[in-house]
Amino acid sequence: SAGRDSPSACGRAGAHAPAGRHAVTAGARRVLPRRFYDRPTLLVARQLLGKVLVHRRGRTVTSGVIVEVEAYIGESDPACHAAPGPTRRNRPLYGPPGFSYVYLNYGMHHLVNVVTEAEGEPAAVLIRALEPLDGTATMRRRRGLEEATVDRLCRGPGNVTKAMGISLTHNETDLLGDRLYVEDRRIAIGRIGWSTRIGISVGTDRRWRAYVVGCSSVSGR
DNA sequence: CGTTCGATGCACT
DNA sequence: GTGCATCGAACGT
Repeated sequence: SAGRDSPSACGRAGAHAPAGRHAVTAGARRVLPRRFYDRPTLLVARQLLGKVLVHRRGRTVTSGVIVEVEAYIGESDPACHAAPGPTRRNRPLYGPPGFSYVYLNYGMHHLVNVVTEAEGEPAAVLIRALEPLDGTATMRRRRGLEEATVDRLCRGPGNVTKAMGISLTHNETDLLGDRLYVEDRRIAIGRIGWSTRIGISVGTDRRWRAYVVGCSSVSGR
């Protein structure tokens, strides 16, 4: 049984954290420090699995365990938005670590990244899937999925932002603030797998997608 | 099961 | 004007 101090996501059978429990308790909030992001991107990507992404809008809190990510690293990575060099859109990638990079994709989906590595080194980790924790009722309303199972709410990067209420207004947000951040928690997760990144036509030689094996919240079967 | 395809906005060349 | 770090419905086996 998963107690309050030993939550688990996609780990062992029957060890799911109860929905609706408050992930943020007054005075006990621990946010990942700047130095967490100021490291090699693949390491950050790997260690983000099992951490908790939180968005607060007024008193409405939505959160979920990160279970799938992708790394985009430098101008030499053809799939990274920094590949053409600095532009208006990719400016956050060149900024300091621990900030968000949100952009509009295919004209209708917002995708959220966390910027990594030192300022001037363009790199980020895309959040592709969460196992919902708090605010699942809010997520259902935002997704328009009142009947669906919880593991569908934040499956896929476009669905993550829709369920979490993240949009372009969250671009270049300091993740060490109190609006959008990643909690420094150690949620028990299953084995970690690595694969090529999804939905790109270049840079497919790099296996820079990390995910929790067997987790039903992970996209792209 | 599988694959295809339309929606939809805008940064970039 | 072109091309997306997508999603889900609609088709074909």
